[in-house]
Amino acid sequence: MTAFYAEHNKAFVAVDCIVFGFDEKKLKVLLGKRRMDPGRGEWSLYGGFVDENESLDEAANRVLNELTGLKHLYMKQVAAFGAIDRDPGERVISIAYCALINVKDYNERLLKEHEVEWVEVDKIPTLYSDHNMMVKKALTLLRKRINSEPLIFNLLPKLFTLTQLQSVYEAILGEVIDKRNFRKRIKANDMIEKTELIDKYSSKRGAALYRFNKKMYQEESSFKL
Amino acid sequence: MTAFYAEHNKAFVAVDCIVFGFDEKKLKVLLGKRRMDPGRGEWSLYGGFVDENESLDEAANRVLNELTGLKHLYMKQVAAFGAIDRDPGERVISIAYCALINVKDYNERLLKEHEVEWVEVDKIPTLYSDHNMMVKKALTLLRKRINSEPLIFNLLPKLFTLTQLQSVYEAILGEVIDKRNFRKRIKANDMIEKTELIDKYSSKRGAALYRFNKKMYQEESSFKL
DNA sequence: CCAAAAGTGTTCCGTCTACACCCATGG
DNA sequence: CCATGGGTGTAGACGGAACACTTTTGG
Repeated sequence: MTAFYAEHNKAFVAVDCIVFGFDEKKLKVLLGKRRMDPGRGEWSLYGGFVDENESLDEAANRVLNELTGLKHLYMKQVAAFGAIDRDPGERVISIAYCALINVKDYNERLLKEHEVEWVEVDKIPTLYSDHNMMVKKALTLLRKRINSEPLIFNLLPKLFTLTQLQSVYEAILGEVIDKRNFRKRIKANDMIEKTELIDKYSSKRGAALYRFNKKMYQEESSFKL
Repeated sequence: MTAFYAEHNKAFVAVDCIVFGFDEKKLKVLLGKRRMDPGRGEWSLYGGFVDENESLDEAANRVLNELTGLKHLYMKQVAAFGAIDRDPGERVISIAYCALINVKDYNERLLKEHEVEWVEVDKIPTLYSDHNMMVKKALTLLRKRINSEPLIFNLLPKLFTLTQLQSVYEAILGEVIDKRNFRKRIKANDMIEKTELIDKYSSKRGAALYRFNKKMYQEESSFKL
């Protein structure tokens, strides 16, 4: 079915990470300037090569951990990119991975060390190679999945107010939605539980804190926002 | 951001094709027995290595053309597979591609030459390596997209009856649906046009033939079944 | 006392679903 | 003349969208 190995060429295989975070009511992506050739100085996603003793997913996890200091992040493969000249130096196939993190969890020292910063999704500059396409595709996927997968909670602390949840939702979709309708939908979802705790930072009156019941999701395994 | 090339390993990069067709009221996949080691004799998808002078998409198109003799097929990337030992011989990263073809268009001689055959999607045997995962993922994608992308027409001739269209739809989703409701939805879709032609093969009375207006889709670029 | 965010229901409209019978024709 | 697949409408249920005012309290 497939021809023999020896007749064929090998290529470098890399992963590139689109790391989304939510802060100041905006959806943001981690971007940095390349510190190596080719493309030194250009804005770029953070990535790395896939090692011989790790799978693609493991490589993406390792690279994300290097970058953020965090483990067990929400992470999904976006797509493989393999245009012939996507890397000007060598033939490199890159697998794009999308990750969602709670900005408050990040290790600020590591971000400085890696010279990356949070950039609002609608202020993304021209990026190295095909990285703009990667971000675009990741964002499209995110928008498609937000209503049927509980991914939104990865962008928030464990306890959150409904106003925060709605802000994230609006930031991802890029449109404002009705508060009463949104809350009606939340109430219809068993997995989003009201706690007895009150958040006093965001308002004078105080807002109820909610949490996502992950165990209930693992049992039901269907989610609807 | 990324380390230097020389410190890293290269891998073989391949494409594997999940080719769907529709025949005898069933959704089918092209499968064959591997004619090479490792895995000789095991059921497998058809695939090939990515050459140094072609992109991933080009490689998938070339491999599909080798297999079917057809060009410009509907084709979408499914995902990249990169478990360490997914190929027992060498480190091989494989990008799975899903294609949809009209079974009547195929070149039967080529299929025999490649020793592949059409297998019903719910009778798929255990396949080589991670190929069962590839098929499963492709099928999941197909089901998700069928209502928002005009992909179903790729499984039918240019002219088709509504009963045929409904059969394909049911075969993909794996459930029977109501004829009147289905036809109501079709009528609500401008891009599916009734022609003056009558098909006399499928029934004594004869059934109106319809076609999909591709140009209208390219202008509107939103599709709803 | 007032600014700022939290919280709360109802009505309307369009969409989806369930459901059964007549039609045309070739053999 | 009858078996086979083609073709058609309506009523009820349901879900999504629009819409505005009251509450609480820190400063």
